[in-house]
Amino acid sequence: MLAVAKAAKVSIFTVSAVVNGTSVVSDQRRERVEKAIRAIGYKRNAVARSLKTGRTQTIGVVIGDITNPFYTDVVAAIQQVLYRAGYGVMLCCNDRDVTLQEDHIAVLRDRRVDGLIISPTGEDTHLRKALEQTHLPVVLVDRILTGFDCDAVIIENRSAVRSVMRYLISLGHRRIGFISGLLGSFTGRERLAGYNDALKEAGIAREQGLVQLGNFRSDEAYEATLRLMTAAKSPTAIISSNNQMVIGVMKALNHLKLSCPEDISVAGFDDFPWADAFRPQLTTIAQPVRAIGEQAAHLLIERIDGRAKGKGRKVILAGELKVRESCRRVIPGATRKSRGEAAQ
Amino acid sequence: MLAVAKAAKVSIFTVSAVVNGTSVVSDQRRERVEKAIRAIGYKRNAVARSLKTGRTQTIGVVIGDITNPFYTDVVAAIQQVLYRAGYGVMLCCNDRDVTLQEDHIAVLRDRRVDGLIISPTGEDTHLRKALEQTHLPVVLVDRILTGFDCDAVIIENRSAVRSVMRYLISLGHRRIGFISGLLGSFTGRERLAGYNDALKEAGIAREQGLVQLGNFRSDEAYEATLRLMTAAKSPTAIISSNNQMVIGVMKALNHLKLSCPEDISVAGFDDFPWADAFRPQLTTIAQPVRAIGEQAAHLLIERIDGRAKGKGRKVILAGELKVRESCRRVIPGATRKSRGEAAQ
DNA sequence: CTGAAAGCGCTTACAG
DNA sequence: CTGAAAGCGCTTACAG
Repeated sequence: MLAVAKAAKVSIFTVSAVVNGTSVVSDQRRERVEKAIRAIGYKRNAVARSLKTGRTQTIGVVIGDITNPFYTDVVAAIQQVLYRAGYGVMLCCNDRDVTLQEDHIAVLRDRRVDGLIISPTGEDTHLRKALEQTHLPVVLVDRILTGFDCDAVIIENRSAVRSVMRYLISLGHRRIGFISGLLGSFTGRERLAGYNDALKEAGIAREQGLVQLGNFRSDEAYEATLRLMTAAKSPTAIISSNNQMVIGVMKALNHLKLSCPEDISVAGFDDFPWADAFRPQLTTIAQPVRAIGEQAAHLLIERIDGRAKGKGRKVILAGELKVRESCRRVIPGATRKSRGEAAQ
Repeated sequence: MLAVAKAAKVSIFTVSAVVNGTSVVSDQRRERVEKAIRAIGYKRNAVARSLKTGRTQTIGVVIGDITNPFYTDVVAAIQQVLYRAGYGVMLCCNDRDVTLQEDHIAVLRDRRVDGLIISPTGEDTHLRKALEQTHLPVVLVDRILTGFDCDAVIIENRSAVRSVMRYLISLGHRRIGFISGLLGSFTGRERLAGYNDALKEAGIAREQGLVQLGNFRSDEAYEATLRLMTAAKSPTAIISSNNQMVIGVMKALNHLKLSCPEDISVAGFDDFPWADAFRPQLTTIAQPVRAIGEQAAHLLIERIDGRAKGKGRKVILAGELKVRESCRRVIPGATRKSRGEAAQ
């Protein structure tokens, strides 16, 4: 800027005025400045600007796993809105590692991002402290944090699972296996609660063995499915608590030479582009991923702009059951079509 | 920092020294400083630091589509390496829009990122200029740029496609449909070239109608497959030039009530987690996504550190054919199993 | 081991 | 419409 000012024989103020359009500049001076800018190849320095203005025009986005279509769909929507509003995105993935998550929050805070959108991992207490220390506007995605008041956009996990459950029950299923997510997580607990709700509602007794602990990843779901399907009394249907675990379920089924939906019905949580291209076309609960991302971005921008003040706002969105072909009708009371396992 | 210095009754230099460990500080003063830091809740300001040092410790990563598992797998690997080396990542997605891509490059340059990793979209000339103007170390992923010397990591697209082609030909296929990517792109052209290479090598005549122009997206591939399979002489196998187009292929096949591999063989490019969980388990060319990302990150870091100087280094990785179950053996010369379409 | 001071490249009242 | 100058929060020779 100084160099430009000298070359154009104007003050540094004038250069700033033409670069940013913050002040009226006479045509001749403007032209001199523009020529100097081209000649020198001057490019504004956003770092210096940030130091002065106290704003970086960047938002920190913290997610569990960039490899999971749920997150990437949400992030895509977030970025679109944010970019249009003049923000950049620093993306941090923590692989559901709590320590890494806190690292990232600290780094983002040091870098003076203008706000945080986070889909949190792990226990509330720790995270709450980390978030409080940033003194940054934050919007939570996918879950809320007890004792921490801020904007959030979540979905109705409980009723979503209830709706798949009702669907399966309406197809005659009574023994429904459930592969949970991490029960330390909000979504993990809520989804399991929805399962239990539906059982109660239908007057079906809970059965220990039918609920298998998963970790939202494919490998555990694989093992869980094996356990489920080799047990003495196996289920006629399985619900997976997220998209990645469905992979494990299907692989385990392949391994056992069980086919879906003939031998076993499967329903998932989260939709993804491949879900209705291959077989079986997966019946699943689609989360409104675009809306989640857009809302999160809007909430944050309004906070930063000061258009929104006071108490945290909660946006609660609904999942949508996509009935495809991975669940079949079954005669209530019948056990799974035998495959020579009757001896068990 | 000033506040801390005053509270601890030391100079600002001393505070800097204990925060960064850049200089030895006597124990008592160190303790005074640390106490003051806690009391005040001081957090270092990375923006100010960057202005002074001229380094932001952030890398710009520019990709086409965050929704595509190929990119996300690569980005995941990039981030892991970069994070360990103390860098953050500003991720920019352009949806294969050239203008947006240039916008992003400009923004990243203004923000003074220390380097750029980009998987480029569009024509060379424009992009080359945009990149040159940044005066930043850049590493290209997925393609090279004529006339622009820099580090790059690419894969052998041509021989990769040749290997699927050989495989299909060995299964007896002679009429092989090819759904290309954008021919304006390096990978699009190379993959098509591999197809033609293999045809020539096997002494099979090229046939216009068997090559369909795609755009790397699912929708075009859907249409292309429809055209391919409703033509008078339809192929016995289809190759898709990337992962997303396979979705379109499978959907079109579903629509036509054609099943794979019984009625038609399908092979893809890019592997993804769902490819071997659902049916048909997809035969595809897996790109070494982790290696691509890791190498790209390493190349860039070495450049920034000054450990690497001079001419751009090219890392060329090989794709790997994953034979699964979506291609079947066929009697050479036979046309596709008729489905009452003989009248055509 | 420690401090005073310059300077990174901007923005922005203040004064003209 | 224009400029001189302070200051954002750091780092880092330089001097002691």
